[in-house]
Amino acid sequence: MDAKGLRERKKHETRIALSWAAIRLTVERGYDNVRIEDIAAEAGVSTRTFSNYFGSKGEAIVARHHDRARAIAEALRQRPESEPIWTAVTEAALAGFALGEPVTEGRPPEQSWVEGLRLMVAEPALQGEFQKAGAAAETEIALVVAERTGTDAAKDVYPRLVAGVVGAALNTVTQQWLLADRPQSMEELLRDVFGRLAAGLPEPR
Amino acid sequence: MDAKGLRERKKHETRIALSWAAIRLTVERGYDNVRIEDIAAEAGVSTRTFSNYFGSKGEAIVARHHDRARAIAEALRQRPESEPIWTAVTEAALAGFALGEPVTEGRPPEQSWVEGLRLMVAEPALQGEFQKAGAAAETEIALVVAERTGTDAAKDVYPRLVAGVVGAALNTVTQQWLLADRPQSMEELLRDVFGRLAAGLPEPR
DNA sequence: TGCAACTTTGCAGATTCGGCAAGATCCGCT
DNA sequence: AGCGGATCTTGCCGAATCTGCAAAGTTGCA
Repeated sequence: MDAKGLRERKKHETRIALSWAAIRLTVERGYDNVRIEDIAAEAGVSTRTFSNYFGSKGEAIVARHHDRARAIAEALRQRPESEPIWTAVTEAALAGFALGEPVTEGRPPEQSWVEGLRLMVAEPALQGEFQKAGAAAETEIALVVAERTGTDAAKDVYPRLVAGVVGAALNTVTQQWLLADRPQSMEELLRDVFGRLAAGLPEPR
Repeated sequence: MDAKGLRERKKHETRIALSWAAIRLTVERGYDNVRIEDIAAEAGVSTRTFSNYFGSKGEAIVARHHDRARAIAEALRQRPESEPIWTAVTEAALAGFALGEPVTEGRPPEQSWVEGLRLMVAEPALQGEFQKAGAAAETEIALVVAERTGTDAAKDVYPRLVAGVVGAALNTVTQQWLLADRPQSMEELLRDVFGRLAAGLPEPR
């Protein structure tokens, strides 16, 4: 994973530091009260370097979300071919979320933090950014699904449709997890949601 | 629909003109060869006025897409309660797309135009914007679905999940329609996709 | 150790964003 | 008609962002 030289490691660390600083400051102060200058300072680099890593504030904030989404795509690629598609997707998502946020590492999230997170994801300027990150992952998921099912991601509707639906499901799960009054288990949520999808989303009784 | 005064009509017209100019120029020259100044000039207003209508170039370009998505949500609201959810959604989508782009009004789209469109939707800077527009519509769709099924869009997963899936389906259909070698009927595409969803997205044989 | 490749950084120019206040236009009511 | 208030447009301006470019500092490898 990190077998490469010092150079790459440092680069990766800078990227994480920048993204992390961007998130933390945004959660604390709110989106428009954070300038790129602040983020760069927090990560100990110049503003110009920030631009070398991310094209915008939003990109930096969403970077971790982006990485996780791609991790899920990668996890899906590793699932055995014989597995039914929905099982594979569910397990891959579980694996992706299991990586855990560096925030959540250890103690449960604090009230004020969750509050800030909610504000952050509600920020209109970031909505598009989150979606874009999801879209990038969907492209990869579509490729994997195409492989598994012997379809063509460029021509057949199926793989892209599945990928899009998976993305929507992940969004919904994340949203629910964040908005629920009482914290729910991610696993429970994922199994519930993908179960419904596999059943054709019947109307709840 | 347009019963309101001259003021509102003009405002609406300006909005359309700006969005339309933004799209046309982008298709012709490419995204970064269009400045807000150009768009404003094309629509006959000042750059400052542009900012009063849209927060960014991307927003202006996506505005029509945005309107159509909301039209679908509105159409869904009008469908009879007794109708099965997937039937209602399919019909609503059909109605929304039937409005037709002002481009397509009349003659079939020209080759160069479609080509430009493809480039435009492929523009990374716009991806997020399109998705954001879709997300806004999804929120409305979730509300309608919640009403129909007696669920709570704020607490239950179901309505948001359905809305997200519908959004994904519309994206996929649009994509397919735009990318297909030979133009396919929108109706055919929509019925195919929603049919698969209702069946739980079984793997194609 | 020494050179090639890569990264960071400061700087400058182009562009965008948003507040503010003046002027123009429209709406509703008398 | 005519008037007052509400709304829209616009120019001006400063803050912030984005990018290319070249110099300076690091790292990888023979």
